[in-house]
Amino acid sequence: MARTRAAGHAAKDQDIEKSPSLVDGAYAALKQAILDSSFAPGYHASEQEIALRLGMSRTPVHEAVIRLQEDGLVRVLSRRGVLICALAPDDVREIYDVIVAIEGRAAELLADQPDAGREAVAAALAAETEAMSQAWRRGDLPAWGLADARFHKALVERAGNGRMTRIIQTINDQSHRARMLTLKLRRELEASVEEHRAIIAAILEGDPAKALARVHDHRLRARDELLPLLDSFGLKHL
Amino acid sequence: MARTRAAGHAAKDQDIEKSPSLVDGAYAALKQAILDSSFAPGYHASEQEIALRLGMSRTPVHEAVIRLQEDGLVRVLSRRGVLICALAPDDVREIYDVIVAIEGRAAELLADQPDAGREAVAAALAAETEAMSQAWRRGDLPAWGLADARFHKALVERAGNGRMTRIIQTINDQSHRARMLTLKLRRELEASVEEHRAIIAAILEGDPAKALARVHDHRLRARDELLPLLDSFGLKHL
DNA sequence: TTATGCCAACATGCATGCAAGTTGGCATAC
DNA sequence: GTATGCCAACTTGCATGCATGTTGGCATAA
Repeated sequence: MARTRAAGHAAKDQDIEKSPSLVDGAYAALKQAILDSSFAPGYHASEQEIALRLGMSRTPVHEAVIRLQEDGLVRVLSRRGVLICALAPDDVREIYDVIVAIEGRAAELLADQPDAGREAVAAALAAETEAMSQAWRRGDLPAWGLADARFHKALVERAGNGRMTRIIQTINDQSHRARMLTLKLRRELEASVEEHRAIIAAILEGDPAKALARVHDHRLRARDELLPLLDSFGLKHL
Repeated sequence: MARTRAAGHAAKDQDIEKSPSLVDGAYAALKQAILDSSFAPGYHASEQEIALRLGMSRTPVHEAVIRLQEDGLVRVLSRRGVLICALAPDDVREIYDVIVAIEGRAAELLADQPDAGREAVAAALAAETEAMSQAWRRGDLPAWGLADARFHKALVERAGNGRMTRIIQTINDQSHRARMLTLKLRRELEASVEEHRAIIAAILEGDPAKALARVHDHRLRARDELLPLLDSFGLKHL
């Protein structure tokens, strides 16, 4: 998903379609497997074995693994196989700071647009927030999680900064398992909806400082609820 | 330079030393060549040729190029060679937003420490700022640039977030050429020193919001001076 | 029982060969 | 002179072989 295109470059130049390569396939398959815990963290795999399982030779697997390492999802131990990365509480702290930084700046940028732009953004974000609210009333946790993800994705993407989008994407992949795990444990779904509305309001008002502050509040509260939860679970890593 | 270690993971786990591989060598050499413009942007190289020049086979070069692509420094055109990425004004805009986001959050974190930590950070930052001031008085532009780089590097590194450090490092690599070019054109060196002092003061006061604001001011002013400069040079890319 | 050391199995690093896609230029037709 | 089409040269994608580093277990000795 969206990982087909190359890295840099602010769009614009003609998108040369990349024919699907085995490397891309391996990258996607491995990432998927890691995200849905088919490869549990701490698992010690070998490129040979992965290659066999995916029906290709070691080369494309090796290259895919390099990319996954760059993404922080695995670690290549020279001549000792690849290790699926676990997430320590300290990683979660780091990840939240990155999110706060990037989403905060995105919110500032969004609140700094002309009226028409702000209204369009606010409408899009409000739609996702409404979906969250409804999912909450239905008690539909997965739907709530998806709508929440869409809200935050839109928040960053609408800022129109490809690098920020990419950073958030990478960070989201890293923290995917944590989100899945904690979705079931969270009590503050209602608070999230309210905070989202506050963010939207600040954007609509065209008040960058307030938008930034509301994003900070939202993410830091969520983090401060999440970390003790992980601790109480005795999870030193996940 | 600090690119030897793997990606993720908040330090802590024992550092298994990686024996230097040809891939690492190729990565470092290529990056260096790109940063100092031995490979000019837009240059169309072939892996074969690079391999020959570095005295190794295509394989390690290919893998190094993958990493450079992940860093946004080159683009691999399938079966048509590798393209050294240029920087468009829009890229510069994106880059500054990322810097503002990350450095801003770093400054907040620094200002949120207990007294001792803040004072240590402030002292370190003040030392670099003093070096800038002296370099300015001597008219020593390169020294000014190095001290400025050290200031901003310390600002982020002292926040103790490996992911933020890595993001800034990547972004710095991407914008290296722009910095080198514009160092000669800048007039506002004195203003930078003053703004650095304001950032330090806010951190020392323990006022996160103010520290964030001062970083914003500093970077956005610099950006707004830089962009017209690039435009007036008629540089559509560099 | 415990400690030591050797070794076979195994993992990746790297080189190289072959397959397939892309390009630029030359020959040809008009 | 201009347009068309074909082909040779070139480039990467991928498979595979060999070299080398790592490991866990078994045999051996204390």
